[in-house]
Amino acid sequence: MILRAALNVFAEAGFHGTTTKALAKAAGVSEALIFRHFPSKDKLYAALQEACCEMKSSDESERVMSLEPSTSTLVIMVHFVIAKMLRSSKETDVVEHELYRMMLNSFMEDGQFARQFMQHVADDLIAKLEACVKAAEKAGDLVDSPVRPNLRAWFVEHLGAMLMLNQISGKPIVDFKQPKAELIEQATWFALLGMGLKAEAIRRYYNPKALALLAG
Amino acid sequence: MILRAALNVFAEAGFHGTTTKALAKAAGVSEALIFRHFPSKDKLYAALQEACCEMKSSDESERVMSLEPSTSTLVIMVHFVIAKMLRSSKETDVVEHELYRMMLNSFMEDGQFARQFMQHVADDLIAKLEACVKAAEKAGDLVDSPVRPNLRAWFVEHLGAMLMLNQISGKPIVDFKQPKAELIEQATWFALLGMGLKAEAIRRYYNPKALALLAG
DNA sequence: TTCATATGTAAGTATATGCTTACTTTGTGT
DNA sequence: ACACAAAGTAAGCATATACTTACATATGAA
Repeated sequence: MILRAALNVFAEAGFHGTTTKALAKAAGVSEALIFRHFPSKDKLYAALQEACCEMKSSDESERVMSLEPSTSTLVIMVHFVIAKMLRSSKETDVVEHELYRMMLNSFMEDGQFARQFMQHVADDLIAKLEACVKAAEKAGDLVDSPVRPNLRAWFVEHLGAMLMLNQISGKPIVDFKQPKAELIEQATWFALLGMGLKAEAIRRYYNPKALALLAG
Repeated sequence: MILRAALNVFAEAGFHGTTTKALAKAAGVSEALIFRHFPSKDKLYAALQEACCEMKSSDESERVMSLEPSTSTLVIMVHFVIAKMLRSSKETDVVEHELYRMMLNSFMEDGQFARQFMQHVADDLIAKLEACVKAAEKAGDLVDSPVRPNLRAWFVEHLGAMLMLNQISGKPIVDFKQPKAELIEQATWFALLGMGLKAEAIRRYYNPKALALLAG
């Protein structure tokens, strides 16, 4: 499919860095065919972005999202979000990696695509995290913090996103000099503390090794 | 100066989105003159990146960086970092805004420029934040957390960076539905908690309104 | 003055790029 | 078998783009 190949090229080189010739070559077709399917390069790009918004989330995500809101779920989800972002690379999941690059491209443009895409994240992940924060609060696992629950969720997502961006170019921008598994664990700790979870509760609920196996 | 004008254009449109004609127009000179000063568009871009790396930090930064490491300094610095990133926009400080866009562009390329630039951040800001974490630890203001001090510092920087990226396109990607001052306050709370600062210590040391006045 | 050099430009050139045209091949219903 | 639309391409077109050339003007030292 032309769109699939276009994702490759646009994600790698951005809109202006991509030639219609490159698109044709990547798709294994002639340039003319591309213009038979799409009226222009711009429209193809727009169609690609739209297609990206339709994409389904993984089974793993679905499983995590189906858990009941609770302190334990909060811990699992935060670990999951961070691990997903930090493990993302061209090798682990090409499409996801390309999606992230499309997002980054959108940041440099008008942000429209990123905004639309993040709407899904807000509706699913953030809403769920927010519910978990409230559940944890009821369970008495949180310290007193003035930060709104949905902002706590966004801040975790933001941290994960930046950790991902840090390595999106292939070679990390900042080298944390830490094995990836430990980085995930430390970032998760930071995020959970930031959300207001008591250290004692984190120690009680957070078992990174078990979660790593579960996600395997 | 040609480089100053080039920063404008490259930051806005990226390398491939920028034509030599646009560079000439922005600098108010002929295209030919640009090629008299720089052998090629690539070299001009490289020269620009190098010039960006030489740029001095603001007075405000210097003042904050000169404080003694302590819990109080930690609080001030974290607020300062977040506020600086969140307040950054084309209106508040054009050059800084353009620098951020150059960084973001680098993320999409090989990351070389971003890596070099972040080296400064690591040597100054992160080192100082790390020292503050250790001072706060000695003062008994931290809860027990397994996260390495320099990672705590980087995570704060990352959160701030992502909050900035969220609005780099002009219109925010995620709308937090919160006045900017409150957002800064809430993000600072999150960051300080994430670093392991006790809620009680934050309440003791953190006075966002005073800090906002101080920063002007 | 005069020569040399720095600073600048108008008008190109060769190539790349987005897109079109005119044509061929392939599959499908009757 | 035949008509006919869908799927595909080679070759080309107009323009944009990175870069050059050949020339003009200002500045300053001898």
